[in-house]
Amino acid sequence: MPKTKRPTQADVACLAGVSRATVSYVINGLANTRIPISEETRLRVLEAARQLGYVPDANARALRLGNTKALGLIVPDIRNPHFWETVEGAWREARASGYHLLLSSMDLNAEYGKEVFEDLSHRRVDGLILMGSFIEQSDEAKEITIQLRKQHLPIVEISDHFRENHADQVISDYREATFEAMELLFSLGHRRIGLIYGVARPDLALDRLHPYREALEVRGIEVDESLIVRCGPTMEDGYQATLSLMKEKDPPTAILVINDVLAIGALRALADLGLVVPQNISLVSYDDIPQAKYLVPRLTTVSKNAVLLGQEATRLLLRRIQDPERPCEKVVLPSRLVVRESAGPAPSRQNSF
Amino acid sequence: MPKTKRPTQADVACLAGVSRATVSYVINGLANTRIPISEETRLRVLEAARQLGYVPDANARALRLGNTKALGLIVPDIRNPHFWETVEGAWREARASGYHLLLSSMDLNAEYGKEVFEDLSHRRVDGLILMGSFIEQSDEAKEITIQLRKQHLPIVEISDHFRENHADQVISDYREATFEAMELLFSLGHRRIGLIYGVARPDLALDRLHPYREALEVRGIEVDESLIVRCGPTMEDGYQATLSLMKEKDPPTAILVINDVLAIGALRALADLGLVVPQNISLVSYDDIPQAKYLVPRLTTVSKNAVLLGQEATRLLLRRIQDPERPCEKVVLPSRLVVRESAGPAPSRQNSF
DNA sequence: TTGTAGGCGTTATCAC
DNA sequence: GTGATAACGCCTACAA
Repeated sequence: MPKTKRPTQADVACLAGVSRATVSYVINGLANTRIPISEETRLRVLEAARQLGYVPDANARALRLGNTKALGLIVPDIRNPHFWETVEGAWREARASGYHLLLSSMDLNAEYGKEVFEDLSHRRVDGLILMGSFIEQSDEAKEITIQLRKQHLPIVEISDHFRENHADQVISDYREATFEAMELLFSLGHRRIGLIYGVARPDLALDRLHPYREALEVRGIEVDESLIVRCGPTMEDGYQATLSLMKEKDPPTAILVINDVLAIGALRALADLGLVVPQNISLVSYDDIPQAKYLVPRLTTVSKNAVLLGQEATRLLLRRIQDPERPCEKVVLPSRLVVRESAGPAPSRQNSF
Repeated sequence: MPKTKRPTQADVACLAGVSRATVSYVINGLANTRIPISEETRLRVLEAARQLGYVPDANARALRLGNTKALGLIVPDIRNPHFWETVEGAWREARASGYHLLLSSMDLNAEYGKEVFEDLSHRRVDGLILMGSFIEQSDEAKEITIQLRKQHLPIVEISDHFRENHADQVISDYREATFEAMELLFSLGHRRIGLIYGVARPDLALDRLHPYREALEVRGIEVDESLIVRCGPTMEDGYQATLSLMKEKDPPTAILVINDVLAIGALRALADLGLVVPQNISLVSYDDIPQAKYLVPRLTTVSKNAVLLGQEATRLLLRRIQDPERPCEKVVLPSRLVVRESAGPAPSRQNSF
């Protein structure tokens, strides 16, 4: 309750000595198109608006128009640089179409995730982009999804697997590239390959876990469960996981790390252990975050085109908003292995199978 | 224009066989407090709402109530991890008071900065937190600030220097800590100290540039302008700047890097040059981003309490919203040097002054 | 070329 | 206990 209330269209109309409608026309720039307004009046209105510091109320406009020209984007973890790129892609695409982007992160405060999500769905946005982990089969996620369907809020999912539902999806998984990564390690002589599987909830990143197992099996290498370390999604988790992995009786000669953030922790742990990468041990991770190529050593990592992911999702969402009845669409984007420095020849064959 | 329009309070009222007002009471939980509603009616309304998938329209509510229960936060560069911590602090504090946070970044698309900012000011939010670079004396920033004053939109600035204006401010600068950092380097025997000054616009980070010069002068060391490299704010900029700095005829034995993101680039450049940190060259940077202590070597860096910064700003903002007439407040938060591994003794005195 | 009036979905005030 | 009714600020036929 500011002392002086903010000016409304009516105030401007009053000051300019015209009707409220005229102000609306002028503000919305309908001046010389459908509605003819004399230049003199137009200027007078503009001047009055300027003088009063009038600025249209987006809420009232949204209420009247039935749309907010804003898109919501829910990111699993804003602290993972990987996601910014998707945000950036979405941002660009949204802006190009005159939409704003409302950014929310689940992980910032996991317990609030649902709440944030519901708020966004209260028509604060015209559509929603959901990334990854939120939409997994969690306890409440399903319920919310059903709610949303009822509300006819356009939704696009960015996911790592096809889901048999009626939402548009942009799908990009690490499956094929994981086989590539494993092939690379095999070809470098590695046989004992660890996996640091650091995820926020179980059953995430299955596009990395499964191919890891399969690749080993195809090579006739038995999966050693002690080589798979499950942990949380932070750098510290990656650090601790690596420490514990290397303390094993028969440690791996290479580690697959579920993402680059964890790999940063892993690199630090290896250094603390006096191990040199890739001479003593190899590392392959995922996401190709911007700093991956500045680390020492530069990370060999699997890359999605994260920016494009955001762009595609936004395009899909915009199309759906425009035509809610169009058939649901699934867009698949590739990933690829980026070979840099962190993976090298296995140090010796003593440990190999 | 979805095929089926989303249900409104009126629909619920109709289905439940009550009036619209009653629905509002039930939804807002005023049931057994001020307004008595029979339990039977309450349940019937709730059931009808559930059945229809009714969800209140935030815009209409905002229009009626005159507030959105949302706070805007404009961050200079969402890709700098330093800022997430402030975001997190703000988030926590906002949520605790039942507010949402709308996050925007300037740098994502610098040219849209003003636009984003204006959208937020259209009463999509009840208040705004502005961080650093946006509010600097740029061409348009002043104009916008004046606009805002007129609109009575509560604003809090997070800045590195006191500004003689009527906005609440949370101020935290690196000035004192820079003297500390320079003292550390001096005590380690460094005399030729470079500065990588990578900022998005000129006249930013003066709280680091000025004390750098002053500390040198106090020690009777002439400032060598060739040791100050100005560059942009990205990792690549830090990389290139370091390369060019070390190619000087008489390169420094220590480098002060304007922030940790640039320091990551610097570390990489030094490695490419075959230099070992801190044996051959020392590095001190700023911000203490989460990965600073996982890098190899761990970064000696100057730290603000970034989370607290966000919390304080939000508290200030919330207080201002509650009481727009209260006197404007300036909160000062300290910074401090965090000594880790990247700074060590000067390699030799040959280069010293 | 400009003005009038109705309604978007909500909440609050007041009768019943 | 519950139901009309009047705003909130805006947009847009339609009338003048």
